[in-house]
Amino acid sequence: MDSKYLLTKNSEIGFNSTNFATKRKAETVNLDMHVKNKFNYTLSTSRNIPPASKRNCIGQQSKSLPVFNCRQRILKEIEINDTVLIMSETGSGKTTQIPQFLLHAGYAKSSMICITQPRRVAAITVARRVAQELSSNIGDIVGYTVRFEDVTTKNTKIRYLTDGVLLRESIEDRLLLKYSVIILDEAHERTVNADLLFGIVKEAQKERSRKNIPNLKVVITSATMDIDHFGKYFKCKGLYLEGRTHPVRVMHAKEPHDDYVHAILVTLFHIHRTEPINHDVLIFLTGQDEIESLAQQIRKLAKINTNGPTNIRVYTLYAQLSHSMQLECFLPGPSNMRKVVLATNIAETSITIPGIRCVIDCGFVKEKFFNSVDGIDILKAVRISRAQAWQRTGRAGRDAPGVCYRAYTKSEMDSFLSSTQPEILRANPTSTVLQLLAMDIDCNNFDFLDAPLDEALISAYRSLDGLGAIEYGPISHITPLGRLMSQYPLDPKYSKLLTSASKFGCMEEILRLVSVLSSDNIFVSSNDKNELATLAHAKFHSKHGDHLTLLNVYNLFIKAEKPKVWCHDNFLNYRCLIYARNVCRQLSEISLRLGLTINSSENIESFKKCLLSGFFENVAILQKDGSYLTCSGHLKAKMHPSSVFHLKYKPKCILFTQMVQTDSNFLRQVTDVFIDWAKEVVPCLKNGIK
DNA sequence: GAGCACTGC
Repeated sequence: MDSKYLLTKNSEIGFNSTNFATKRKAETVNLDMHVKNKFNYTLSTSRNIPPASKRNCIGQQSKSLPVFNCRQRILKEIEINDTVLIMSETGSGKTTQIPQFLLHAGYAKSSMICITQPRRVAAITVARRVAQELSSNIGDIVGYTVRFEDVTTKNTKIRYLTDGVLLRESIEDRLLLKYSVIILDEAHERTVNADLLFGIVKEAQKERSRKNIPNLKVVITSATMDIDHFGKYFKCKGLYLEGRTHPVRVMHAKEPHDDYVHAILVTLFHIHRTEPINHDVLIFLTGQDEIESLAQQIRKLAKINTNGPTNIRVYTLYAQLSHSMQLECFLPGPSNMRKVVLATNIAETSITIPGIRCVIDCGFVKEKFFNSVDGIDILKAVRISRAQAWQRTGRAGRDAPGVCYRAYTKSEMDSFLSSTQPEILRANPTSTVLQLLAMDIDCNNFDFLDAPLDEALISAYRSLDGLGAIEYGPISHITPLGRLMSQYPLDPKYSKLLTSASKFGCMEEILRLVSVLSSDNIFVSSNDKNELATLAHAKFHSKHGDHLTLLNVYNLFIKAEKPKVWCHDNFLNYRCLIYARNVCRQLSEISLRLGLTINSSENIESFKKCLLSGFFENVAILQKDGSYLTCSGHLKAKMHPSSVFHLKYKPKCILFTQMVQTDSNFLRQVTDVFIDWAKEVVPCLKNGIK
């Protein structure tokens, strides 16, 4: 490690390496075939992983946290330097304690200390905890602000917020004058919002010192990855904080194999035979389908493998799952049963399940990439990074020493990227470009930690120019329309719909539609009741397409007397619809503030024309073979199976709001339109569409 | 002929 980093304790952690071969007595012929040599594991490494905090008295606990020993050092560094980098493992207590150190050291006398978090739940729960530690009510000295919820008062000195909220604030106040200290927590997660904030706080520091405004202290906290990168960017020193750790034994597959699902199944039953029954297992997989199908296989095999009642209880965990189903894996099960949780990477950071002593990691994750050539998003399963592999491993050592089985070899892992590619390098940058221009910053001059790719930026500038949000040139300018659009927390295409809806007389309808489109899939599909669900959903279908279908659902939802029951009966996701309702309120408020008229109309033609005003690039024509060809990119695509048009009448010309690429291109959320309307709504298109 | 990882404003 570079000597410029001050280490409180040597960060080198001992690695053991011993050969390990699984010895199992196969209980079924099925499994035996594969046990012979293919899925043997070698013990690769062992390292300390932090435990969950012990549930003792809060005061005592704070003092036993590793961060407490470094209090003086941290305060000294912040006093001397404007920017301080703190690397730390989980469990150090930095998120709860550092703001309190700063408060007691007098940093919040005239302005606030703020701490950003990548996730809402984290911001809320940490704020509550710190309020409790300071024996104050939440919203008093300690408060939080997340979307739809502001729990702060004029007394608030420590404010927890999501990075998205701080970014929105910075558009209005680039110098961030409310704050004396800004702590950007979990910087290693590299969300787009955090990446933008890095540049914005740097700029605010410079401007404040130039204007003789009291300086802004910035604290960046991160896991140990990429610390050199951060150090160079912020031109500052790093401080190392130790975490509190339990050792986790790590086992690698001895040989690579193609079918990791099967390897995982074999490994699980090996664990089941050899590990104490109270050691619960967490399995990382890539998606809902994979999880549900493996869950069924495990249940089946568990029955075959035991004579009496089965002693494995399988739980599934992914974001689309209803809240009550998600909570099930938290409930303590019977003592003679092993809990097996099959999860996506939601269990990597967002959700911590107690009692997990074994982790099985498939080594893959689904990630979204923006293809700037075709202007589409691609979702594909890719290898995880080494940092991610360790994060998954750590989930076995939260409570006690654990074990992690990796369904990939040591040398396979050596070829993984060291850390996950920052989102800003993968995501569609259109919204980022507009946000920065709203702050009069051109992307080409912004001090990015990692700048988005040129071709992605060019595609974004072109797209914004097409929407009328900017005037694209050697120096691009934001237009008055672009300024209006930047006020909405939406993808610019959706903002465009809202800024043009009043003219088409259907603002209310567009507000509702955009709100539903902003939330996740509202239609619930379950394996066992799929036919019932399809039947229930058919009631909402509009012959015009998916957009009016979604609007039908939303309109009936807000009229329902018992919305929760209504959603359940109609196989709709209550959580998503409530979220949509909140978004709708927020968007309506913004629209009124911008002076837009909220009118309403049942004229379907103007509704569709309005859709075209934002999505004129997303038009596709039916081909002889039943597929579609997009007008702008000439890409071949199929109707997505979730569309009301799937397997039914196929309109000649359609507008789609999303194209996803998996095995082939799929058009999601489709509406029947006339090609001539596009030219009428967007005059400059004359030559763009045949 | 058959599909949607996870966040966030």
